[in-house]
Amino acid sequence: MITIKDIAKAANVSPATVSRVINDGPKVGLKTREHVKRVMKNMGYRPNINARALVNKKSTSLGLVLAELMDPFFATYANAIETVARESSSQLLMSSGSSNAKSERDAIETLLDHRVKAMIVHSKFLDNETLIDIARTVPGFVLINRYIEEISERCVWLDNVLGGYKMAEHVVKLGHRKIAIISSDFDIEDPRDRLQGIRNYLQEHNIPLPDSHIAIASPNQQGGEIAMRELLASQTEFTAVLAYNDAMASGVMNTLYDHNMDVPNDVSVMGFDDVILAQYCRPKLTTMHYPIKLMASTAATIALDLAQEKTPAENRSYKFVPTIMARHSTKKI
Amino acid sequence: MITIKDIAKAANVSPATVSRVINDGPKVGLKTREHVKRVMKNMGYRPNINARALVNKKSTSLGLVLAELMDPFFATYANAIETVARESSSQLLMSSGSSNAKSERDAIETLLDHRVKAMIVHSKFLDNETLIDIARTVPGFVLINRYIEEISERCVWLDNVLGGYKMAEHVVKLGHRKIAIISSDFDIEDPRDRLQGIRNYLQEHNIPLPDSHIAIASPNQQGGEIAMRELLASQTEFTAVLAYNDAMASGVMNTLYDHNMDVPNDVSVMGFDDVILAQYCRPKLTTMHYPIKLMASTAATIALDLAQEKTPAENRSYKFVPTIMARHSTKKI
DNA sequence: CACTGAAGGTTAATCGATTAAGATAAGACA
DNA sequence: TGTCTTATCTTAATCGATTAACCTTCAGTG
Repeated sequence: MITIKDIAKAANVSPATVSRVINDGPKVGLKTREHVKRVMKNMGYRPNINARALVNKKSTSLGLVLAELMDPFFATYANAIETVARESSSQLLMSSGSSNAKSERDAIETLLDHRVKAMIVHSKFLDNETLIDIARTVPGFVLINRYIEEISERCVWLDNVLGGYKMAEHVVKLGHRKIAIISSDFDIEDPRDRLQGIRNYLQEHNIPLPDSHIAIASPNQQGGEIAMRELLASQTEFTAVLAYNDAMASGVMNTLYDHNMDVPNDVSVMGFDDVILAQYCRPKLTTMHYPIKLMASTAATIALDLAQEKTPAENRSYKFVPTIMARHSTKKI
Repeated sequence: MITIKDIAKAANVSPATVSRVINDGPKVGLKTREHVKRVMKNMGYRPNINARALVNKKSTSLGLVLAELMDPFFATYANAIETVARESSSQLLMSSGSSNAKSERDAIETLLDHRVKAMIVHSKFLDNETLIDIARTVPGFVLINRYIEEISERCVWLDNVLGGYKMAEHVVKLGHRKIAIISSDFDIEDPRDRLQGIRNYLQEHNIPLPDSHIAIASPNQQGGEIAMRELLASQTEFTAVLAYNDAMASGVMNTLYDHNMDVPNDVSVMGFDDVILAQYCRPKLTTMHYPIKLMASTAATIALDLAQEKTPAENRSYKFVPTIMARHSTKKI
């Protein structure tokens, strides 16, 4: 491997000068600069990233902690963040598969070990204090899908309450009054928030939502099937089903078909997230569009900015709102 | 940050000794070893990865180059590889989004800059020579989804010809004789190989496959819809459709429904890959199971082994074969 | 008792960059 | 002409680990 000294020797200057040329530093004359550049190109010089990171106490890579890469939802995140990273020529250091507080912590610590210059974290298990602590020591620390007031300027999150509200609004405006809910048994805030939003809207419009109309299961297709079967078994009456996410909605539709009910003619079904699956369903799923890409690139950009010590916009918060993506699984009653 | 010198001072030994304790090196007595370990734990020491990588000329991370993270196919890869990486406590350095020879090359070079200890690459654009060259300089270099004879012991690949063969066999054994093919317009070997496999089987059994029965489009759902519409428009007769992948198969089914044809009663449809989508389709898709997870962890393991200079099993090749995943989109005629 | 050799440590060089501090030369100005 | 700037470079210290080479002990041996 060719080092900065080799270049220095070949160009008849000192290593310091070469370093300054590389980093567009001062104290180098135009001729020398050009000359050194030429030599570097000729010899195919590539700086040793580790040596650099050592003296700068900071690597050039961007850390990412996600729950589950196989989930298309997170894959979209990773993809968008990778794009921003590449544009700013930083590499992505990834840690997926965090499924509890310990593994989340480990993932973050490893990234700290690597002295990543910025870090985007999806954390559902660590408590606020821990995260606030980390934020204090890592300038480029950003949270996605979570809001913590004390570090609001580092949070990129979705208004799930509003999402639930809009879902309810959509089906109610289509004339539905008997509404069933399929929620997630995952113990995080999202399902609670969405449900709260739904409740808010229905209450405002005096539409009842008895507990018997709410079924809970794991947030995947199978969960959707199971939950729907429960509702049918208890002879619950409904003309619209609001599912926690698209996968569950897809399961709901399967079960409805199996019971000879047509979507959307007999029952309207709504999902949430608008992952690619929503377009692959039949009928194509009406769902809440989750602006994942936008949020991801926002997060990456903020993280990179913060890392450069650009003081964060005071008290700014990066709240995003979901929008209705009307397709073919909902219909006027 | 706490360094090895701090530990040395606190433990009343030299940095060299501390280093030996960290790396389980020789020349340290049991008492000293335990003592130093205790001090390290107490002070919460974490080694500086960059300093390490600098002197060892090798980082502890594992590089991964993929085409497209949003594709569930690749997401599965990334996920499985990340799992193996974590088990061997190496971090994943990712580069996705390579869509041509230059970006592939760039991605690889960046990983080289980071001195990754091993590297798993999905490359469809770089030519054999380039890849062989890289393999020569990087011990832990492994290719997935590609076979190059000269470096066969670093290739983890799927027998696509056999895959096509088995697809044809499956529908023919179900009684189908009029078979249509939906292939991909992507200029890589996979579609050619699969088609060749299909041809081989049909020829062996004297079943004709006129060109008019082959439609080509982009390898996604929309492509499947378009290709299927073409076949229908030209009044091609068929009772079974073999699609290049699951996404195309899903598109095929959509178009068939739109034309009031039932799957599998009127037409049998087969996909390839067995991505999660295949289970979300309705009817659930009969497809060729691509052992992605297995292949990914194999690749990661080999890469890590090779990186440790374990001499590769001579002439060993890591060929995998796809298997039939019979679900509900195919039926006896 | 002097000598050998292993066991257990230490010292100091090294990896490849960055950068503060010092050196030199060229031009400006009185 | 002598002095002061300024611009341009060089020297050498530094980041935090690893490791070859060297230095002590001390038990064992003839």
